[in-house]
Amino acid sequence: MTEKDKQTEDKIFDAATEVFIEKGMDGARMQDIADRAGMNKSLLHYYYRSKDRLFNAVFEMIAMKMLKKFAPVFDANVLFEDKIRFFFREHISFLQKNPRLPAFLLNEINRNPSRIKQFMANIDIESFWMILFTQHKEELKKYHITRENIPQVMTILVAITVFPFAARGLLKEILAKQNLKFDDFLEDRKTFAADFVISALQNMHLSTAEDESKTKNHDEKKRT
Amino acid sequence: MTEKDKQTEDKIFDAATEVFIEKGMDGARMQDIADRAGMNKSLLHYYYRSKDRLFNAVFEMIAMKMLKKFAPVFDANVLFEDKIRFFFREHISFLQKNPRLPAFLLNEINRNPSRIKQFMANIDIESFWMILFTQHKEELKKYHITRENIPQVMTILVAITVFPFAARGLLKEILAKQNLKFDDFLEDRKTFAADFVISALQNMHLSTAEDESKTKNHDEKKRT
DNA sequence: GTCTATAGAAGGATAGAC
DNA sequence: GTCTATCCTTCTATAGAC
Repeated sequence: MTEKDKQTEDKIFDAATEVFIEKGMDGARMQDIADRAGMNKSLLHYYYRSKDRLFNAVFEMIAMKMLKKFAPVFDANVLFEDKIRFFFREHISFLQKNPRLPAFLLNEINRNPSRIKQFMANIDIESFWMILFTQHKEELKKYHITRENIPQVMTILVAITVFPFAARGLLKEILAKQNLKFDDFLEDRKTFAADFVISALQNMHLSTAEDESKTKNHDEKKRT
Repeated sequence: MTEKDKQTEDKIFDAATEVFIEKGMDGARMQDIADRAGMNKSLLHYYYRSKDRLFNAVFEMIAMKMLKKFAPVFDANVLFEDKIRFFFREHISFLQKNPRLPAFLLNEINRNPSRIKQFMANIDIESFWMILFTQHKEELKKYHITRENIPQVMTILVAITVFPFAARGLLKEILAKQNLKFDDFLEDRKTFAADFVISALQNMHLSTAEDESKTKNHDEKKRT
């Protein structure tokens, strides 16, 4: 009965997803997964052969889920600035529903870099840049976004949304000391982050130009 | 011989630090640590009683090391803007020398939040804000930094420096596809990040005011 | 203080009955 | 396809000799 097969296999997969996210590959126990799925340990091996294969299945699903959440942001035919607002709103909302994904992924990637290597092999970053540059040629010029600094900019965008989740335990603690709630912080962040980034991009030329003349006792500029 | 004691204990501690950072608490093996320290496994227990205690010693040292790197940034008596530049330069330089610390700390904090709770118990965030607000009263007003948004701003600063290291494995892979080197990326980031943040802070009022009038088809504003 | 030897428990994996 | 029983390895931890 393929029907029943699928049911059991899915139950295992779901339970494994929960346990792996919670404890990581090294911390997770096959027994924990079996318990959570409400079945015998040996069934996990029957369906997935080994802990490693089961983990890989879970990891790949989660990595794909995250990746897919990034893509549609840059599909819609709207102003670049609106895309930025859209990105922060949608991505933080997604992570609010899946708060442990960032920490899980980052940890497992660092623990075993080869996993991400084979995953990234299928992903075409270059064409992503190309689409962006053709769709928003004029706007990107206005914002001083170039082929050279786009990794810096993109890494800032992702860092701003992902880091609070990766550092969730720590940040919660710090906020609590100020009588602030993590969830309120995130709600604020959806608009604050967008305003912050747009402001930076719109005025970076001002900042650096202004800086040159304004700071006299400022000898930290790059000496070439 | 207390001299010899200290020597052995330190050797264990150093080896444990390396192994724990590399493999994490769950992935690390006492045998690995003993091997790296060049001694017998039972000596680890003689000096540290258990794996858990050994890990706690290492964790606390590393957490303290990170924390201490944040503090002096806000000590010097210079312009707030220069502090931001100083922060990015110094902090990224520190992490270049210790690239695995962020991932290690973030992972272990999420894996066992109680650890950071007891660590944070001794840290006085409130007085840190107070010092900042008295030292830079006028500047903070100019930059529109308030008691309300300072967690947002600080989290952006830290995210920008820490995230690339937490996501090192992934970022290296992405950069490699563009024929870019992680280390060059970091060198650029020291100044780029500072320019970016200063630009954002200087002009956030512009961005949001401008935004109101400029975007007509922009119905995503917070509806209250 | 350092080593050898080993206890004791836990975990991944498989064989075999149903 | 699912369960019980068990193998085999690995790991933390300790006992005891030197």
